[in-house]
Amino acid sequence: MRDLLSVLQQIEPDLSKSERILAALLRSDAEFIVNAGITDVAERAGVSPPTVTRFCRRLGCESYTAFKVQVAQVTFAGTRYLTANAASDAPSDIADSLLAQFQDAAARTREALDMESVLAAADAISTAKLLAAFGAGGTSSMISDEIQNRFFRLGLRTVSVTDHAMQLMQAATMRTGDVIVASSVSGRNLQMVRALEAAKTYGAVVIALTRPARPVADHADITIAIDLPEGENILRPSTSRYAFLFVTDLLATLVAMRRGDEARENLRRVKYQLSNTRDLDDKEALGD
Amino acid sequence: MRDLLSVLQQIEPDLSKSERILAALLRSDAEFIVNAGITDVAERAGVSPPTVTRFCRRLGCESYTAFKVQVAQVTFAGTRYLTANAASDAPSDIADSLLAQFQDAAARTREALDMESVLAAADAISTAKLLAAFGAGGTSSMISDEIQNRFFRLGLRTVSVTDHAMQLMQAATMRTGDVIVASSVSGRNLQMVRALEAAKTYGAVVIALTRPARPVADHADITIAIDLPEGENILRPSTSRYAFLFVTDLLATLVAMRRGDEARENLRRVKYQLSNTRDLDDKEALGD
DNA sequence: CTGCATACCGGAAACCATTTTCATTTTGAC
DNA sequence: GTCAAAATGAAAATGGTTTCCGGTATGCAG
Repeated sequence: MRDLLSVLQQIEPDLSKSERILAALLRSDAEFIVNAGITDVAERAGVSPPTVTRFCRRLGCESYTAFKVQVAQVTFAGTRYLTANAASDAPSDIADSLLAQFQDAAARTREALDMESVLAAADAISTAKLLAAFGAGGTSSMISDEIQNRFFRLGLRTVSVTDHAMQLMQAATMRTGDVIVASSVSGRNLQMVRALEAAKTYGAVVIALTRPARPVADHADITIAIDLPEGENILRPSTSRYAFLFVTDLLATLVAMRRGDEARENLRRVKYQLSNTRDLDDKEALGD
Repeated sequence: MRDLLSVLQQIEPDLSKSERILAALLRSDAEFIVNAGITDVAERAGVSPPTVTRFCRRLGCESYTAFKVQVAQVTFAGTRYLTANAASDAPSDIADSLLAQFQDAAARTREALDMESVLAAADAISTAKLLAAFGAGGTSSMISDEIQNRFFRLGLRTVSVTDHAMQLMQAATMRTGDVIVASSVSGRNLQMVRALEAAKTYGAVVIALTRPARPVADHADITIAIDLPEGENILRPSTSRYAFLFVTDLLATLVAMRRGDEARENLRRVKYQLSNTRDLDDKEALGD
C-alpha cells in the first residue's frame, strides 16, 4: 500500500490551483478532513464539492470515502505528533505526549535516514578487526556504551571509550582494519574530533552518528546524519536518544545479518552462559 | 483517543447476537469493513444495515463513517505491527520493521502503564535524600546509568550502581528518606534482590522497574510493571530497552515538574557550565 | 488583439449510501 | 402462557456524494 502523502508529493507539480489549496489543507489539518464531510472540506477550502472529489481521484482514490480512510491511516501517527504538547499537566497526558514525541522522533529519523551510509557503515563494521565506540556526555556516552553492548555479542572485538583523554590514547593504538563509531548529538565535540583525526592517520575508518555539516561529521569517512530539532521545554528529556538508539539497533541488526552464523553462535554462547549461572528461563531475553 | 478494539473487548459481554457476529467480522476481516459500505457489511454478516449502525453507536462512534475511520486507524496500526516481521532482507525493509517494533513496544508500554505506581514513584523520588539506581546486565545497567544521567540534572543526589557487590555495599549505607530505583528486565536478578532486602531493612524505599510477579517486583515497595513479549528473532535487538527508557523519561519529567524551580536552576547551571567550556550554541541541547 | 481549444471549476440535479421510523419478531421473566 | 422489553428488519426519509453540463479562465496560434 502506497502512502497518500508520498503520492501527493509526487504529483504536486501537476496540481491545479484549487487542488493545491486542498493539498495544503490536507497537510495542515488532516484531522479535520477525517472528521468532516466533503461539503465541509469544500467550504473550508473555498472550493466546490466536485473539486474535492476530483482531487481524491487524482490521488488514486476511488471515492471521497476511500480517500478519507486513507487519510485516517496516514495521519494516525501524525495526530499523535499534534498531541506532542501535553494537553495538561495530568500525568497521563504527559505520558501520552512523551510517547508521541518518541514515536515522532523515531519516525522522522527513519524517514530522513540515508540508507547508503547506513549500509556502508554496516559493511565496515562487520569486517572490523577492532570496533571502538566513542562518545562523551549524557546521550553520546550512553550510545557509545550501547554500541559496545550490542556488538560484542556479535563476536566483534568492541570497546567503548567515553573519556576524551582515553579516546586520544585509544586512537593512537588503532590501525588499518579498525573502525570507530563516533556519536555526538551536537556534532561539535572538538576533543573527540582530535581523537578521530589521530585515528585516521593510523588508518582507522571513522563512522559518525551525528548532525551533518558540523565538525564531527566533517572528519568522518562515513556519516550517518541524525538531525532532530530539540524540544523547547527544558524540563523535558530530549528525544535524540531514541533516534540514536534506533540507528544503533539498525546497524546492529544489519551487522548481525552480515555476520550470520558467527553472530548466532556468539549470541547462543552469551545466552548459555547467562542461563547457566543465573537459572533463567530458556526463553528469557538476553541482556538483563 | 480510545482504541476501538479495547472498547469492543470491554463491552463484548453486553452485545446481542447480531452484534457479536459483527464483532467477529470486525476482528477477522477489518480490512473488508474499511473498503466496504454499510450494506456490504450488513449483507456479509447476514444482518440488516440498521443493526450495523447500532453496532457502531455502541462502540462510541457517531456514525458508520466515523466507525470506518476508526477501524482504518486501528487496522493500520495493526498492519504495522504485522510488518514487524520484515518484508524482506532489504535494509530499508528492516529499518521499517524495527521502527514498527519500537513504536509498538512504546505504545504497548504506555497502554499498560499503571499511572498510580508511576505517580507514587515520582513522589518518592522527588523528595529522596539520595537516589540510587540499581541494574545489571545490558539493558538494566544502561537504564540504571540513564537514571543517574537524568536525575542528577534535577538537583537530586544520584548514583548508579551496576555491580552486584557494590549494590550490596551501597544498600548497607542507605537510610530512611533514601530511594532505590531497581531495573530488571527479567525480574529474576536474585543478587540484586538481596541488595534490595538489605536496603529495606535500613529504611530505604525501593521502586522496581521490572516484570510483575517476579522476585524483584515482590521485594519492591512500588512496582512499575513493564512486561513486553520478547521477539523471536535472535538477531534482533530486544525492544524492552525502549520501554524502560520511556518509563525513565516519564519519571524524570514528572519529577522535574514536581521539583519545579530547583530543577530548572540545576538544568540552567549544567547548561551554563557546558557552554562555558565547550563553546556551544546557546540553543544546543543539554547532554551531548 | 482575436478566436479557438483546452482545462478547470461550480451549480444543480441525480444518485446512492446511511439513518430514522416504525412495525414485527424474539427473548426472558413472572 | 402472557406480557413487557429488547432486538431486528423493511421501508421511507434524509443527507451526503457524484455526475452532468454549462460557464469561465488560460494559453496558444494566427
